[in-house]
Amino acid sequence: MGSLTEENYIKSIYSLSQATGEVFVSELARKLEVKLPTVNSMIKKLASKKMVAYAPYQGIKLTEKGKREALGIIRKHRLAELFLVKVMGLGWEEVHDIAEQLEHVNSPRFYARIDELLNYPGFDPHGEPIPDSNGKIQLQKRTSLNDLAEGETAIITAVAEDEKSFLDHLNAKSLQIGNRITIVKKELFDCSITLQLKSKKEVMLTHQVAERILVDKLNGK
Amino acid sequence: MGSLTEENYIKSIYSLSQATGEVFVSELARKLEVKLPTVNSMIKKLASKKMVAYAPYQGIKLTEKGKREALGIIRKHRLAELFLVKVMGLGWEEVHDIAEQLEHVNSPRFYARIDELLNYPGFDPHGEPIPDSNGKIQLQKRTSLNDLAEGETAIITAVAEDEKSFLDHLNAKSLQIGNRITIVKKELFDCSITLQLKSKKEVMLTHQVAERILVDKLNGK
DNA sequence: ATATAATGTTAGACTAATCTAATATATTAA
DNA sequence: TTAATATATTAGATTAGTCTAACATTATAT
Ligand SMILES: [Mn+2]
Ligand SMILES: [Mn+2]
Ligand SMILES: [Mn+2]
Ligand SMILES: [Mn+2]
Repeated sequence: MGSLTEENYIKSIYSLSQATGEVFVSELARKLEVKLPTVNSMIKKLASKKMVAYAPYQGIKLTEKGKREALGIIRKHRLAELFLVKVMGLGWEEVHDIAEQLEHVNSPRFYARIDELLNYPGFDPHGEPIPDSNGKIQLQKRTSLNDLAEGETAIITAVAEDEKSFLDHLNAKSLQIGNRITIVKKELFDCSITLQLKSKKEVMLTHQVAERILVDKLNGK
Repeated sequence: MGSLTEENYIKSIYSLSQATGEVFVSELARKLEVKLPTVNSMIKKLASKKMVAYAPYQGIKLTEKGKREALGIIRKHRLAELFLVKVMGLGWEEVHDIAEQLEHVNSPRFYARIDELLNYPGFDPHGEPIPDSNGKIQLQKRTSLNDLAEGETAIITAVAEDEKSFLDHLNAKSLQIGNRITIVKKELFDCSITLQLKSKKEVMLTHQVAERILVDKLNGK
């Protein structure tokens, strides 16, 4: 286990690499809100610790060791979030910032107990998979709400964004993980989408919001 | 709120000052396991932040501001310990080290929720008082088990030591907070003490152990 | 009252994590 | 293919927190 700072770098490299496999110094600097030379020197350190593979002007890649470390931190983050919601009764919109701190707590006992109390959960309150103690994660299809056609029905399975303002927005629209929704209308002009909830209530979402809502199609399959 | 390091200094100054009011640089260095000059420079910083009052070669004294800060950290530590025992089902001997980390979590919401779930508790699993959100602590008499005479009966109300090895020892002797005990014998030679538990079982304790067990006399009053 | 011991301070160095300014490399666009 | 742009690296400085070695002050014990 490295320092808190090292852990945050590793975690960010992991999440940025999920799409592309490789991460650039500038991306990481943007994400961590530090300057390029700061990232440059930290990457050298992480490379010397064999957490990342790096050659100047090439991208950054986590080693197996680095990947294991990343998954361990992500596991703690997501277990913490679910615990905060399920056991402590906090809202899904307020747990991310607390989990950012709890993910650095070093206590196998603490996390084993959380895992046990939650009955070895597979997904966090935002629908993200929780790596098991070996770092294994359950794969899931991630279809965006925008990829549904008018008339299609689906279940909301995850959100691709942790930020409080985004989740507050979903709360205001009564959208939650597990909800069944049907596409009523897709606007050509601004790409906004209107849904119908199980309660028959209709809600309108911008493209930007719909994009971050992930669903499992029901009728299409 | 200062850094994690500053918080640990403030907390240690507070606990060392409980007896005497004033704390010496060397005491603090011993407690924090750092060298004298390290403490010296940190004290200067804390003085510049008005957390402590300090003049060279005099003792260190927390200011009101410093005291408030200390009580806030101690509150979080003790709430965390009780939460870990009562809600998460961990043993009183294993929670201190986790609380050392959780006490630095910055989230009023997290701690307000713990407080609420525990129904605004006054004491932690080791019998230490939990400061309320204004820093107010319930006073308690702290009579050592060694101060009882043969034949006297008392309730164990607290332990003056958080360390796992000590609490493991008490677990092995079936001693817990709330237990009613009676002094059966006090040895003159080695100052050891023999108690009888409610179960009629007798247990022998060394002076060193008995000293750290705090009780509330029943018959004497 | 002075020597000795205990305690505290200063000076200077080191590591981790950050920054700015200057420079280098790679990509893209004329 | 050269110029412009984007991206990355190096050099050198800064702050927090720590250290060792040398020196200073206070307390204690002849
Ligand atoms: Mn999160
Ligand atoms: Mn999440
Ligand atoms: Mn404790
Ligand atoms: Mn305690």
